[in-house]
Amino acid sequence: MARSARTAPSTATPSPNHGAGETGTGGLRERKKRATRQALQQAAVRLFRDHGTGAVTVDDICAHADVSPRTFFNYFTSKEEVLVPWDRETIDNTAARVLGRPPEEEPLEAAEAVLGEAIETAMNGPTWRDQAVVLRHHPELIEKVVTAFRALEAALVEGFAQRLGRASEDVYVRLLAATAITTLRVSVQSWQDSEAGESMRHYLAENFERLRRGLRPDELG
Amino acid sequence: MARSARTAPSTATPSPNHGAGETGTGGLRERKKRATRQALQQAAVRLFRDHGTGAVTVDDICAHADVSPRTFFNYFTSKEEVLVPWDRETIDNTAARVLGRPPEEEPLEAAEAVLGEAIETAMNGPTWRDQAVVLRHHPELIEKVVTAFRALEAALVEGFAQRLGRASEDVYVRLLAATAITTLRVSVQSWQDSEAGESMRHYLAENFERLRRGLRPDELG
DNA sequence: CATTTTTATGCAGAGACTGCAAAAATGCAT
DNA sequence: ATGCATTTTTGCAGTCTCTGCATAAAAATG
Repeated sequence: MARSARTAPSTATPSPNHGAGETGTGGLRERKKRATRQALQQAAVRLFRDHGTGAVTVDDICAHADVSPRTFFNYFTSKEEVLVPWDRETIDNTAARVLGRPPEEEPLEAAEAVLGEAIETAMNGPTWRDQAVVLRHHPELIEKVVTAFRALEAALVEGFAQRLGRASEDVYVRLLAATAITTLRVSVQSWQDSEAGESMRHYLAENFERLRRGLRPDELG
Repeated sequence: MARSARTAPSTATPSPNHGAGETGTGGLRERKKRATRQALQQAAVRLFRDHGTGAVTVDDICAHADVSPRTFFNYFTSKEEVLVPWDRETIDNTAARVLGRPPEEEPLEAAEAVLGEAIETAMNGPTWRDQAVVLRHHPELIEKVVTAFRALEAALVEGFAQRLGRASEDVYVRLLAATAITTLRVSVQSWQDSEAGESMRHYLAENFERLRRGLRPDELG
């Protein structure tokens, strides 16, 4: 008798690939949930890519995924959420990963490492390529996706607050987490615009280095 | 025969206070537009503050502002946009202000100065106090407002690209602008949480100083 | 196979937002 | 003042997102 919704799946985001690609884990139920979620995501991303985003309705997505329109909202809280490249699992792990970094690491280095892992996990997802295309063709959508970044930011705050022995409301902790997430966003954006000439990690490393140097100009490219 | 909307006001955001508080500038039309906009904003912010945001409909707002519901969307593109503390005028000026800063200033200093001006202008607006209350009681709304920050960010990118003689797509320029905006957001948030114990500029200065120091811990409070 | 728990679905409805065209208000020149 | 042009307001119809609720379908369990 949990106080949560009676209708929604108990775990809207089954872990598709936490440690490795454990595709066939869990019972039938879990497998079907993963399948449904992925079907919705793939249908949505493909439709977005082909027809633009405004032109695609939730009903369209569900039709292509062979799922009831009502069910869509059991998996995603909004139409655009299908574009979020990570799930609750990843986010929940983030705080722990921050704690797990070597103690001698500077905060920015730890942040870079953790976010680097997160984004690489996302890039290994089955829909990343199309997602990237969609976001490149429809930059307005980045706004919507950024909301999801906020959840990651909160996780970072949690992790660094503990790691540094400070409160979650600590200004430095907040600034650190927010800046790190912003750096991730800028890196992803630049990487996308550059037609994948350099690796994602390259941009990430370069930008974190800029942060370490106090954002002074002309130090790097 | 401009190709723009036939229905919307030509200038949805008349400049309420560009240089000084020029309340009575322009013809009757301009004055009425300002009045309508402000009426909507005040009604909305007050209702949000008293009843929460989800409980207030656009129709409610319009009823209190004595304006047709349809008209609301001539002034704001979404229900939450009434909470944005600056108008198009401010944003358009931003790029120019970046160019206007003394040439010897470091980028971060210029950014701090420009954003400091922007936020102070916003704080002088008639609805700032209530807006702050609303955002404190309903942190979810910060998400929606952040979208507006993105417009400021774009303006910063423009300004710094020119100031530094780089392209708008330059990675450093992007990172600089994005980080500056993020710092503004964190500063505002911390300032709000602290029940106005310190001045806004204090938080802003402190956080920009942290950036200059490469976000190393323990350097400041 | 009966029971319990979880998920999928259908239905109705609230509410945000848009396009369109008529009406009202304002600006302007005579 | 009066007539004409421009801009803003409004009403209306309609689309679409998203939610609550009740029920059917599915699957885990014993």
